[in-house]
Amino acid sequence: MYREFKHLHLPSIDAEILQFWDDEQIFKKSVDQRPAENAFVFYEGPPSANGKPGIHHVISRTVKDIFCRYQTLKGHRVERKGGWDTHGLPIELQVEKELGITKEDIGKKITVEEYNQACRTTVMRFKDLWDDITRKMGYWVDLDDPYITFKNEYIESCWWLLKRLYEKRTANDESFLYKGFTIQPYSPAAGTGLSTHELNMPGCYRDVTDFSTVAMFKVKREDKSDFLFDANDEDVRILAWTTTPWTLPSNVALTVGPGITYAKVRTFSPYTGAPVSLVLAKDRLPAYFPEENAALAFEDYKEGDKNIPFRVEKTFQGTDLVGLHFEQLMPYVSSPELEKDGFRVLPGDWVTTEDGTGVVHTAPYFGADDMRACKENGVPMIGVPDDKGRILPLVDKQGRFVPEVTDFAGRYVKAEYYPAEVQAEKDFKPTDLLIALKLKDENKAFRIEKYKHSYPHCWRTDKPVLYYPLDSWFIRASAARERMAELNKTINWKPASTGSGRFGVWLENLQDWNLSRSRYWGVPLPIWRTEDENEELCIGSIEQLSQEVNKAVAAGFMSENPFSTPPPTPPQGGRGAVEQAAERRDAKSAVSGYSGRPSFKTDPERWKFLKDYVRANRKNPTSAEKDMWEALRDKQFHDIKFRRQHAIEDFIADFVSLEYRLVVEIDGDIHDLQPEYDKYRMEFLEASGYSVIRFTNSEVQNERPAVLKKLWQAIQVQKNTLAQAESPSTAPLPLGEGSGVGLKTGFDLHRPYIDDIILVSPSGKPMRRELDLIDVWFDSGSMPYAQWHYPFENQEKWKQNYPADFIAEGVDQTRGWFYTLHAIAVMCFDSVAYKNVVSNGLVLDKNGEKMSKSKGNVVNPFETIDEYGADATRWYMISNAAPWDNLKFDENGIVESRNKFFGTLFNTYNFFALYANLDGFKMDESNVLPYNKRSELDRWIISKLYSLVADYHAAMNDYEPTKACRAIENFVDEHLSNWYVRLSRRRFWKGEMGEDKLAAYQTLFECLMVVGQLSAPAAPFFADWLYRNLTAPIKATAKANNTPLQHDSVHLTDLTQPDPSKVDKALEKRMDHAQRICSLALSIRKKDKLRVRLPLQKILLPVLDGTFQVEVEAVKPLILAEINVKELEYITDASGLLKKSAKANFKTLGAKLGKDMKAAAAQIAEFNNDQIAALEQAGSLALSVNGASYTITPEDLVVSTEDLPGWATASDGTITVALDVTVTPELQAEGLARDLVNRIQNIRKDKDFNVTDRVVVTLERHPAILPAVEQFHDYIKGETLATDLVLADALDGEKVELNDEVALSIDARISL
RNA sequence: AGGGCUAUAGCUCAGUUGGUUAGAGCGCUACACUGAUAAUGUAGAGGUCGACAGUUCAAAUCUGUCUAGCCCUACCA
Repeated sequence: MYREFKHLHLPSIDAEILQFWDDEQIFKKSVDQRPAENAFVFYEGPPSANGKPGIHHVISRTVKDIFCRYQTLKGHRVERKGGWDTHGLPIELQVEKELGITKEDIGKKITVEEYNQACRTTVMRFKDLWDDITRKMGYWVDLDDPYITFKNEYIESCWWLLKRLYEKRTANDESFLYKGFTIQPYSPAAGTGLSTHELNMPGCYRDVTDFSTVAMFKVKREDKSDFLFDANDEDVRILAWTTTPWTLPSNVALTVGPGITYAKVRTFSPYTGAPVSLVLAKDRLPAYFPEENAALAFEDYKEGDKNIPFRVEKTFQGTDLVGLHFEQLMPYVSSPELEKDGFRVLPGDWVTTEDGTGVVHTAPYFGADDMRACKENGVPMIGVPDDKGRILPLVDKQGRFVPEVTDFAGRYVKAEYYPAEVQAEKDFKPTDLLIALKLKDENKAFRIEKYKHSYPHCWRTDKPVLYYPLDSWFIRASAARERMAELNKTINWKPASTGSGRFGVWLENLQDWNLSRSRYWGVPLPIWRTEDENEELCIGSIEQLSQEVNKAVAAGFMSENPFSTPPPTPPQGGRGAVEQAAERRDAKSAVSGYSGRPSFKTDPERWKFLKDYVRANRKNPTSAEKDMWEALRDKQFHDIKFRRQHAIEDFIADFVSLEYRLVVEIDGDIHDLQPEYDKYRMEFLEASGYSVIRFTNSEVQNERPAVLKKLWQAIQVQKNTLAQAESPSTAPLPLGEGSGVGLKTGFDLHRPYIDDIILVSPSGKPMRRELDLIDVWFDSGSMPYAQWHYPFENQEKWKQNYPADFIAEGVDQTRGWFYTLHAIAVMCFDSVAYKNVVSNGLVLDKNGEKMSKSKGNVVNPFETIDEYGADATRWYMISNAAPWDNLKFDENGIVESRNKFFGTLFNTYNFFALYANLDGFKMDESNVLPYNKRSELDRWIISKLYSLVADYHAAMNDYEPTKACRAIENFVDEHLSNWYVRLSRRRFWKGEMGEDKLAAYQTLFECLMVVGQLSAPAAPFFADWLYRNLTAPIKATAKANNTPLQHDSVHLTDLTQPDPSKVDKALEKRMDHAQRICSLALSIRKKDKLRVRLPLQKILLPVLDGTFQVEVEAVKPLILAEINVKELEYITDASGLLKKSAKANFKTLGAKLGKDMKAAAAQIAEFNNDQIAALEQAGSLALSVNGASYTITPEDLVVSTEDLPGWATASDGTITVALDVTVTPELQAEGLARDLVNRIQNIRKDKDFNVTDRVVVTLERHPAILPAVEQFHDYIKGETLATDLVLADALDGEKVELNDEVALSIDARISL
């Protein structure tokens, strides 16, 4: 039997199928059954588990899942190794927030290792939520063995890659990994550089008002500049604007736009009244020189006048200015090199004339563009040399001028860096203003005014940032720019514009990758250097590091080599817990290389830290912990008081009953993370009289009663143990040792431990690690290698899985993961990292607004999936808009998907199951009726089905899931349900099982089966449910015979391949005619209020060409049945009834006629039957338009017929339908008979008779129905399964209205 | 500021290399059907295709400028 269902409830299907997948390991089987040689490689972009999963994660993971499942169905082995991104600033920030500390407190209030531990814990905070959403949404990814970026193995692979870059040389013999400095946002108050991420935090960009200054730079007279001088004593100056006057002492150049037109203006200096000639961009003149002042007489000008006369003397190009020298504006510091190559005019493409003067004041240490311009043009840096000969900027790291800037020495460059009370002083003046005033006094300022602009601030100190030169390690990505762009062109981007635009344009302007981060929680840069920086070493593996440490031990810089110390051994029995612990502590200290720390007491600081930590933890329970707490809180569990997140000396228990000394642990973290530590901790607790009971997340969430039962048993055991003990254990717990939050045994490659490693240089000097961490994006870009711990392990595996065939992430990853994958692959392996990439758009709310917690418009994915089911949610997301378009998420859309697609498919299946069960039909794979023995309708839907299969494959191969889903949707709704099933209904319920009926079942079965397969990638639950229902009755047979339907799950089957032999386009065209003709006929009936049950005599079809008639003839029975008409008659030209009209075919004629098109179209519209016939017969016709003569052919016309006079007609395009609407008494009677059948059927249904029940029908003897009953007696009986049909004068039946005039009583009862 | 995406019916979206009257679904209104029935069908109303200019016989489609929304990048002085 096929299962039948009352209603569609997708969440129940989800649950049923999830259970089945789990029980039968379907995901694993779907991967394992495919050959490894036939791999389709997918890379999972790792999510960070320190944030909760949102609805936007559901869409990106749906996209990934769809293509992985599709390729699996096509026979590929698609392994999907999951992963976790664990490093990075957001995690540091969250830890700091939870602990209530700032970066300054690291190393003071808490140790760096405590901080490190807290990061480890925090990073997996929501892992169980992620696991849960992964499962519930049906995303198949292997989470049993994920890659985790904080693991030593992962870090080691990153190091290996870094070393490869370190050793790789450019054509100029430069290393791909180098130390340099760039201009970066820097917060003097916090003493640290800031990332763009930090600058983009809300509230960081703020409008501030600064003193802007237009300074006058005096041009030196020399050959090149001679053209500027019209008089010998002329004072020619170039104007340059700045919003940061404090950078003016550091000015070394001016930059002009080569293509910009500049002007020399003769005027007077506004502050001193001295005559002067000024150079600035011509476009900027109006900003400084009001038009009306051009007319003022120079002789009349007096110093102090507001309106200053001016004359534009000459104009010239920026290129004319390039190379000119000027006098240093504020000559505090200079050098011979500067005198030679500095203080001159440079060209710069980026110069605009939108504001300022069209000349950019250039101070290389305080502007990235400035630095670039100076480097490109060989302008030396300005500053004070330190003892190593490096040139330091004129502003120190605290943000103050150095002593050499005598007038302003020691002054903070920004007013905000002074304490508030200093700023509040009456005569306080910002340094910017002081500088401006000095320039004014010296006749070097042209204009000083306040200027409001948006400027970034440090999120921690709230003070403005400086752009400041900082040391950093870089990857020389610019050297691989061309190769990256070239290889990028081989990648299939969806959408293409992201690859060529957003990504491609960016690659073309690629800068070196700044790898350095001054942080704690990340992959340490594996470079050690001597203090004099003359010797350095890049480490590429732990083994290499260990060898280097051995040398360092020999040289006496290290006491021992932590990498060669065996891991601590478990304690032997027989000694006290405290002793054991102490011993382990020693071992561990030695291992981790931080010996000598006095941490044998729980000091107050540490205790406070733990308390704060658990307090924070309580606010962020995992959902399993939350569930557990719901069961235990408030003494509701057998009146036992439980505490959660309770610190027991140095350890934190998830839940504890102090009364019964029972600790309850829930494994919320990655299980294998710290097995040694867990063991150690358990022993500790047990030694002090505690018992520990552990549960997993899924136990707590899915098997609560069993969990509580076990817990109760444990309590009983503890009760007895405690009662038997002479006295409850009061032994003091061993005191803490600084690892309560958890530490993996073995050496941890993170800071601070790694920083304790000191190596020895070839010349015997100590080398210390460069303190930087690397950009976390390097972590994620390394995943193709690091996930397999390549090249230290899995070399073969890696080879098979590189590069990826397919990846998908949000479009925001373009310059993130997409880039780092690409960059590392190109630079290290001269390869792409992925061949196809889908970058999906954002998920917005239904009003198109970005979802954010503050707006309260975030959608909870768990609730959505619980309510509508995963499939409806997935289907909606994919079918509604292309993945790369932004999705306006609206729950109504999910409802629509559910009703329209799943509802229709469900109904179709249910229909099939209902009748198949009645007829005892079971699909028999060995006995399938050949298509040529099936009806036109059957062959048509099969043809449509295989057209769908072809379209589907094309779309999926092209990474167009939306097109694929819409094609399926259209097939199911439009063709399968609304045409095939509707027209075939009668075949299923009428008569005995014969060939036609069998054909109907087999056809419908095949359609459902294939549709299930095609939908499986996008709707994995429903598709499997459908497949399993369809195949359950024959599963055993199929397995025995080894036939295609033997598989337990649709996800294990082989996808139906396109098969052109099953597609019959001519048949599809015929059926299209039928559908359109029916639609037209029904619309006539509707217009003339002729019910479909009322048969009509005749339908007329004008025939415009011979093939049309042949085509329609083939589907004639379907048409007649559908519209309830008795005959179909064709009208040809010969009938004389046809009135044709013609329209121009614009497409063909337009090319020929060009601008005469319009006139010709008018002429053609006037054609009559004869003209059209003449053209059709002759095959061509001369047409004269506007004096020109053209030859037109029949293809140039679109011929249609006009209404037939005296007939009810309707037309659609070239098809016209006329209906004979004469209702004869016979037709009337037949119509009534059908009405009667209908009413009787309704009664059967009302009375809940079985579909197969035989009945006796009694009709009231109403005069109106007599002819119908008389003539259609047998018909009525047959249709209603009546054994008897009798008339009675009076009866106790159902009162039924037959039509407006006729009402009568009808009785139907089951015949005995 | 630069780069990119988007803009078509009340809503969500199609619209192939420019070509006749710009389509679909939902929603709304009316009607029909009734052995799929909390299903289905038919019809109607609803559009200056974001704005302006250009190319063309012909533009939702190609080009340019602009506007709005969003994303990424960014101290332009």
